[in-house]
Amino acid sequence: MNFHFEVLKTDPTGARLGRLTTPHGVIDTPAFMPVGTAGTVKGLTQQALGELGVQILLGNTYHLYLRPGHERIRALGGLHKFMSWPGAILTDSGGFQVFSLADLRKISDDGVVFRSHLDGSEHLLTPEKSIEIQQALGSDIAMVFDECIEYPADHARASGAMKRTAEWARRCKEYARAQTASGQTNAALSTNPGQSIFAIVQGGMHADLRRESARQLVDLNFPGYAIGGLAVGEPHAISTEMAAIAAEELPKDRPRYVMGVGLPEQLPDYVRCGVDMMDCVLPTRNARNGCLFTSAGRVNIRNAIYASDPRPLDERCSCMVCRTYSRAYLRHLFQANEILASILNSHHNVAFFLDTMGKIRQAIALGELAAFSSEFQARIGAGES
RNA sequence: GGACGGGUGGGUGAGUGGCUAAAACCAGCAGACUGUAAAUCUGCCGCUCCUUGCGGGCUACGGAGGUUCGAAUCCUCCCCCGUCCA
Repeated sequence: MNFHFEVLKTDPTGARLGRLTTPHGVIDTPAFMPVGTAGTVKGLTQQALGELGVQILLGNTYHLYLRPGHERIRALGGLHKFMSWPGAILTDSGGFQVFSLADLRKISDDGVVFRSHLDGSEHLLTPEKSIEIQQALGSDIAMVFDECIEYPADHARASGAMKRTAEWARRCKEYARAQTASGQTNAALSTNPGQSIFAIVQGGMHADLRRESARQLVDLNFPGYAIGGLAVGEPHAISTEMAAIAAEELPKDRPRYVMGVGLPEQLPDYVRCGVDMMDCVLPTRNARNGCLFTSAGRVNIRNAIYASDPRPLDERCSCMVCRTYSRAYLRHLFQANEILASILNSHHNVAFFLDTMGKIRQAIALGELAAFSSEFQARIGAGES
């Protein structure tokens, strides 16, 4: 299977129903991608991910490069084989670590010098190095190395990062092209010859820069485009505004991916911007911190009111956790610091995000996305459980 | 019967004259978490009053007295607990 994207339906809101084909399977879009930074979606086995219907998940260049090392993963046949995951994988480039490890790095036009968060050692990540690592990992979709900036960032700063991101995107694409043309066998370069590379729109919260960024990247002709640098502290309305502006500039026949979003109630908003893919650590991280997403809003399972509550976590959820366990039990596990708390909470939260995306797809198919969104968001926003 | 050691807020446990409503940790209560340096982080955690403030009052370091301007801290007696010796 080679990379292929097909828009099956576009509804009046701009939302798209689609189908993304990768070397490791077909992905129904709009899709939610659980984050598995270090070769694991924390708290969930690959078998569980499969049973939950996960079609694509994320891995991280920076983390896997540091540990266990991309050459080791290459030698073991690539990330799919290494982690025994038959589905699709998208790898982030390390660009987000430019943002999240701000205290541990130095940026130049060449690339970024990181001090490892594991042992303090220095490492240079460049666009070329990032692609080299992602080729070794053999993800189905690699991301260009980008500069993700903080919020707020003034026009000059956002512009600088946007230009650097465009230049780095060009270098990523050129590196991959040169590798392919080099005559070396594919296996020596990449554990996944069918890998595609997506570019990343930046530009901070400045509409003109978002448009300019998108146009620059479209000129470079990538098979898919991400919109990055969102959900970094700005109001949600600004976030969707930026996503919509960028999406307008992107080709209709290529997948659009908003990186790092979002809350369940925010997902329909991005979809209505014409976004096809999203990822977020919220379901797994919050699960480990006792914050559970339900059809009636967020539940902090630590709260004393659940101590004797025999009801399932979410009466409208049909996941294994909600079919099997009570709130009282989930609270007990969390309070007792039991490993199973993280496992069950993660299972439910990921199931809830996937289920939400499934409902969104169904609503698009039925032409009812607007109605679904307002009902869904009102119910979740009520926060009653 | 004797010799030591010890009794501190829900727990463990610092503190040996004022900066102490009393460290720290745990437990408890609540909040946060958006391309994962996160099974993490933050706040509260004696009672009470109000014009909610680096605010007032009360109670508190086994018990009762005492010394002192001032005591969880020093003295006396008593009550418990532990170890050892008879």
